[in-house]
Amino acid sequence: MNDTPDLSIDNDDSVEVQSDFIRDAIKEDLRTGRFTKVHTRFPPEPNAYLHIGHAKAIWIDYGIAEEFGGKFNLRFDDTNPMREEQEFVDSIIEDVKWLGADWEDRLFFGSDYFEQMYELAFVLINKGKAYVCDLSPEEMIEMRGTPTEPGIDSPYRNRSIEENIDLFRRMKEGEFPDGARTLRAKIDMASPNLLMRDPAMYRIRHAEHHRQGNKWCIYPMYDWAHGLEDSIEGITHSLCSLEYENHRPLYDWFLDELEIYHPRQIEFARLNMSYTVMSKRRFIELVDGKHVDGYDDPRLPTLAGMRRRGYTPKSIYEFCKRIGVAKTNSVVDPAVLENCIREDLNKHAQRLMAVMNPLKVVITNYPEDEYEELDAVNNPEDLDAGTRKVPFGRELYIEQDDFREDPPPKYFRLSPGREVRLRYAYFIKCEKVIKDADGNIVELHCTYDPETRGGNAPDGRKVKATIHWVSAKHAIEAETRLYEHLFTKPNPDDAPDGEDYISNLNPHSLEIGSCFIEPYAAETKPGDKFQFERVGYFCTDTTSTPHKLVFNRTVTLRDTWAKIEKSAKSPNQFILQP
RNA sequence: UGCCGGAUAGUUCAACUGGCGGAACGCCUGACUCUGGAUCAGGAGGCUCUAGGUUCGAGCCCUAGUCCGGCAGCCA
Repeated sequence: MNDTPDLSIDNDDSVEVQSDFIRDAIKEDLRTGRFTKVHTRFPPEPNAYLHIGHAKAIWIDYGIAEEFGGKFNLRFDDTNPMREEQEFVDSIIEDVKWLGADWEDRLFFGSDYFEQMYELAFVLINKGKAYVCDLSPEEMIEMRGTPTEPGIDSPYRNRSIEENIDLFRRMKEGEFPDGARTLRAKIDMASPNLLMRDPAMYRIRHAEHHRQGNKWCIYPMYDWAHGLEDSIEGITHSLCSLEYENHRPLYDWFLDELEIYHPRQIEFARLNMSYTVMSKRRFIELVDGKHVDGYDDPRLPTLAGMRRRGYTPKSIYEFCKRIGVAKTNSVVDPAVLENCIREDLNKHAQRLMAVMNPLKVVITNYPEDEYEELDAVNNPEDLDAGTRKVPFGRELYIEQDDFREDPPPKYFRLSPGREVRLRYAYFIKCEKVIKDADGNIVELHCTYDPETRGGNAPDGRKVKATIHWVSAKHAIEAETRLYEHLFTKPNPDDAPDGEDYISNLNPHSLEIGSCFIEPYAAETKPGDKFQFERVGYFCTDTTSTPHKLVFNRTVTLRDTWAKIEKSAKSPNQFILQP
């Protein structure tokens, strides 16, 4: 889109309607009158932490409701007492709220509808469309058949309506042990869709529910519960991921047989990203195996981890917008995500100077024990952010990478005899390289030009590079945590025989180090976001204290020089024939 | 070997429903710059999975294939 006016800062106010196959379908539904409004829901099961894949779903659900002037519900699909916990309810609420999806006063729990679901089950029983089955789980599996062979009718399939009513009541009353009986829908044991072969609607579980306590001992299955939840809440479009495609006929069957309000289910592809994993099971394995530091480890694609890493809700929404919505199974390059966060932080992050790998510089013609304060711009993308004072003195630290004794071609930074600018300070020229007994460079002797204070030369001479620095006396030492991809391969499952994805863990996914940072950083609080100039974007970690500052690297800056240097080293030369 | 989906640039998506295949990210060039950042300008990159068919005209419709994904929990 090249005609976007550059003047509009952030046009967050105008809710621009995106375009994809789901929105197209909704427009069509509105046009034909199948629905007269839009009402969506995000229905997580409270059994895990949310990850970036859920953010995609949330953006689709919430974004669509917002764009069409409709409503959005947050609903916990808590129909299985064995797997669900309050801890996850809390973390999910926190994450959805953080993302900015607003459910207003519509926070619901599927389990709150258990009574209605129970009553509705009798409608089906009375129609002869549901029956109590005494088959064991093993027998039921056996009689279900296979994709190529039809199943066999349960011997309990033709129980009388009266007996079914009686038995189902007694199931609820707790007369039978776990697994003894189920309530099943009577559909078609020969259906090519396995899900239609008399699926279970209720199972017996004498278990305590995180919300309902011991009130129930029968619990509804997903297929029975979900459509009812949608119907009860007046959902118009029940959006879910592709693996539920085969469930749609069943979703529709229940609602049709019940003759109640009937939302439309539409499925989309879930998000996959390269160089990471995206499942609850693997998060558990990585945490339990101490490969990461917890569910909010900044290397994990959990929303808690991304928040700690320094990602903003806005950048995540932008990411979701860019990857779009389709039915194709796809794998997104994390570079897209990185680009989104760079774009957001570039506009809003406070700039600071921090030196990661210090090399001492002595300004030999600068007076000893004398200091001064220079003005530095807080954010060149946002002049309203103002300026700050940065202390300068005779002894400084610069980045080791910013000096080369023997500079390669196109290297513009400091080298013997060459002049560069210290950002917001002075031009300096390297006069002498000091080495230790082993020949390692330990210190640089430079001279500065007092006329260039602030960074400009009155005589108009130019330098080809500007480097960052800190005053050795004033700098604060802080811990840095530099992150890379969690895995070394785009597809972590691409492992040698006998190995699994764990073998593809990147040993350098976390490098703990330290830096010298200008004193302005002293007051930082967890969650603060900065650009360390010429280095990358950093976020103050949750564990950071004034006594020990800790910064997570959210993402590096783009590094064109690294590319130049890399391509110069690569032997990939072509000789063209004349 | 049954059923349901899917296949368009390196990647993720578009293509006003049958009318000259575009964008973003990535990549390459250049301009500008007190961040080798940002910004701006330009460029390379496609037998639209294959083979037939319908049509004046097919990425789109039809037929037959190929490849990929999902489905045989009393999980969601």
